[in-house]
Amino acid sequence: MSKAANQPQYWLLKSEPETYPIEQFKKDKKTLWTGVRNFQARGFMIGTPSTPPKKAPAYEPMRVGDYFLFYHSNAEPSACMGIGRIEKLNQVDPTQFDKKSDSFEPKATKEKPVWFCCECSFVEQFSTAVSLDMIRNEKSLSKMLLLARGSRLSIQPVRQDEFETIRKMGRQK
DNA sequence: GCCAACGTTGGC
DNA sequence: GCCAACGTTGGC
Repeated sequence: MSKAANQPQYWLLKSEPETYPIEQFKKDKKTLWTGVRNFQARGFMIGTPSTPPKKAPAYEPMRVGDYFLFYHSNAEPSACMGIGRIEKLNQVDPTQFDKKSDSFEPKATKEKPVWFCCECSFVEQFSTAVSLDMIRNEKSLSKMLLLARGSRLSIQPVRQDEFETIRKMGRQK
């Protein structure tokens, strides 16, 4: 609880390359991280802990200035592709109003949106994609949530040392 | 508030 | 495409 409020925290955000690849993120420079439909992940992006329907572990929400690993899931291979930065919290996710979107939410109204997201900016793309295998083979990363069995959360907190280790691996040629 | 049924995620 | 693990829903 003594953590300095201005010190960035670190995250891992999953995106499927078929839906939103890092190349697109690089082009866009900024994007809304839309389509997340999980209460714990929503809580992270709203920026204040919200109460999930079931008991969930205590967590620190995102803050502006936090950094994240951009992870390609369902990819060949699945891998950390680069880094982004959290720019805005608690943004209304527009895809919930789009009937044609997979993320459409019939219960949502403009007055009472259900889903929120964050705005992120592109920071860098790694010269080397840091694959799941590489992560598994690095002992100091063995505690990562990503490696926990059945870990499906699409937004996960990452320790600073884990973030820095993966960044170093990604910058290697 | 329990829990079975159902839907989704994501590695393989 | 399979399927284990997990999250959400809804009946009671």
